[in-house]
Amino acid sequence: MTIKDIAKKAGVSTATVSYVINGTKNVLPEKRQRVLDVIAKTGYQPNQVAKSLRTRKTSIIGVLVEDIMAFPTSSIINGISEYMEQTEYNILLSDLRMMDSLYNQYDHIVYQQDKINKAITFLNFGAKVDAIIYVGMFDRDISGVITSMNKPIVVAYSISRDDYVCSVTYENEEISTQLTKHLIDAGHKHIAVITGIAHTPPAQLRLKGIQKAFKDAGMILDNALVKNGDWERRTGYACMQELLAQAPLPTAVIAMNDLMAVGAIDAVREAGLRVPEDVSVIGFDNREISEFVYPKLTTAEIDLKAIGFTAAQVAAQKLSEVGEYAEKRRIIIPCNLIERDTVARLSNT
Amino acid sequence: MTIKDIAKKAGVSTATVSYVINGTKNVLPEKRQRVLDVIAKTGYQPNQVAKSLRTRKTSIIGVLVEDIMAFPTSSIINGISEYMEQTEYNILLSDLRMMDSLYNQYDHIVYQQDKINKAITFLNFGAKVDAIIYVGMFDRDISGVITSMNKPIVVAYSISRDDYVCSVTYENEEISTQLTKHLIDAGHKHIAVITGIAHTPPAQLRLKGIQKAFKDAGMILDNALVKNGDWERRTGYACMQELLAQAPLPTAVIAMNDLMAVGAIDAVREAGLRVPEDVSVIGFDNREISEFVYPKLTTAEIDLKAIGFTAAQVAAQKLSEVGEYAEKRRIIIPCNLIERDTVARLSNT
DNA sequence: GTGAAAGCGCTAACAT
DNA sequence: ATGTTAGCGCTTTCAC
Repeated sequence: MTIKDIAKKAGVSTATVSYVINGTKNVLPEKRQRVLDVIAKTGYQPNQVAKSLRTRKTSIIGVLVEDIMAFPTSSIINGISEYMEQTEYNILLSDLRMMDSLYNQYDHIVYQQDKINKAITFLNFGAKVDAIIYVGMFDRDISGVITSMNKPIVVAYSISRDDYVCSVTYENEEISTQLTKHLIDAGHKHIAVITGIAHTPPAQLRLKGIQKAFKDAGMILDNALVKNGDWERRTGYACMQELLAQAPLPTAVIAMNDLMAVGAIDAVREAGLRVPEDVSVIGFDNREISEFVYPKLTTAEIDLKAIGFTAAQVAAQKLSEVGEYAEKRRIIIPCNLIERDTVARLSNT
Repeated sequence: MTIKDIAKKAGVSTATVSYVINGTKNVLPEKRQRVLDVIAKTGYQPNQVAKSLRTRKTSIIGVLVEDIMAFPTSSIINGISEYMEQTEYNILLSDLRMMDSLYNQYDHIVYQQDKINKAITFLNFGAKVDAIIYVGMFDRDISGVITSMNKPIVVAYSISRDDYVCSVTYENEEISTQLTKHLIDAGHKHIAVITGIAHTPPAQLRLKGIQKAFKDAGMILDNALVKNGDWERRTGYACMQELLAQAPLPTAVIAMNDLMAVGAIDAVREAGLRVPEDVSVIGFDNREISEFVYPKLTTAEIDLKAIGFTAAQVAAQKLSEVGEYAEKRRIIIPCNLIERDTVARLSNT
């Protein structure tokens, strides 16, 4: 079933069929209807590959993910796909499967450069995708990782300073201030912090945000109360143990992610204390676990779906060259405080 | 950069270039090398869309997922994508986004029929994918849901009895027997069961497997000890409360999934009892939560990655018409018992 | 062993 | 307003 068949059945030329399908030219209503009827009756679907060859546009977006098993990836794809549903784009999914080799080496992405180059070259020149969305697995700087391209490329969940890419990330600093303020407002004075790997951007930004809240409240963050973790549950546990061994005991602890927060809760429980009655805990990420854990974790939600949706929107707008994001180089999605059950209000303030 | 440019630079015809790229005909070693050199130097990538139009094969597999946010989906895609990496296939991802409308209506898939038809028709006739992998979000029977096709179609994580599709699912019955036997071997005599929605295939199969273990051990499953849940955490909690209110108290409970198992643990804890000392608990699915919960949940792992990998393999073999799966209609991946910390060995046996 | 050329299904310039 | 037709980049038949 090709456009030729439709043309014959409708008694018109292939050009006319093409015109009615694409709305590219005016066609007499009567002919138009005849074509439409034949299409409906036959269930004809234009061959996209022929169309792509001719128009040099495939209507497909290459989605290159660092690892589909990484926690942010599926939600981001979900957002991309929701946007795609409203448009005519499709997703060609390519998975770099970086998890094994990158595990806990948050800045050694360079070792994968070859694989990335190959994937991008294929998407670009082989598959001829119209644009590429690169989905990072950590919030980090990947400048230089993506080679220059003649097509829109947007990176989601990581940032790149290369001038040919647009980054869609989330906001770290303000939300950290807000998290801290939430604790301060609840009457907490001795607030500890369990950081992620200290030199990484999110750890630095979040710390900055936390410090701002202290400053705003005329308080000062005691260095003895900040412990360096590595984003993993185990170090949340270890840091909390250290904290528990010191005086004065913090009444609240901000872990820079949910995993470490859960580890911290484990340590509190093991010490015979209770969350939140004895120690309040706040996490970050709003991972699935944060709602499953007991008590349910108060945390910051990263709106991953919005990151994906926006990234897709940006790609589409760069393609059409219209829209609020068409010229943007950097978009930052705000986070939300999710209040659950791990923060206690201190009565004796 | 097209095949013409390469031909010109190498001083041969486009046919020859095509022959060396695809290995379709013998080419004089000297010419062959010349072509290869030019390709390497220019970084030429054949235009897949032109190739597809000509050969009527796109080398892309349409992966149609019911919902990428559903718990099995990303792991299954991970498996598919791992297989794809070894071959020359690519993934066109299409998300039906069924979660909202299907939530907890485990057998109302029919309402989505229109969307499914559209997606399949597009993949088939529009995008011209070589094969389709349909990834279900629940383990259920979707016979009739997928329209007849002239291309290989394999469904992963659901089963279809339609003779033009191949299903790749996991094993429910034997593993349930094994889970139960694990408890019996540990000395448990009063074993309760919290089922999923009773009329669903996995609930029935798992119950059958559980009963077999009882029979094998010369024991009998007390009907008063089987409570019907609905797969959600909340009913695991409710069922456990009922169980806790009866005599004799079960020493162990098998929940038909991890979510309900976690709910059951909540109820046990709330009743002032301990897991596993007072009540042992076993789940099913090996979801992320099962390792995060305290104590870590003993459960059955569904090898989702293997399901995806196998589904991709099946699709590829149907395409090439060779391989062990080329003629198969049904493939069942075994599950594994994951021993963690929620089963106690009873000393007084 | 190699090349000329037809043709995959579509779009769009051009002619009418 | 509509039809004719060239051509997108590739593969492959057919002739040499």
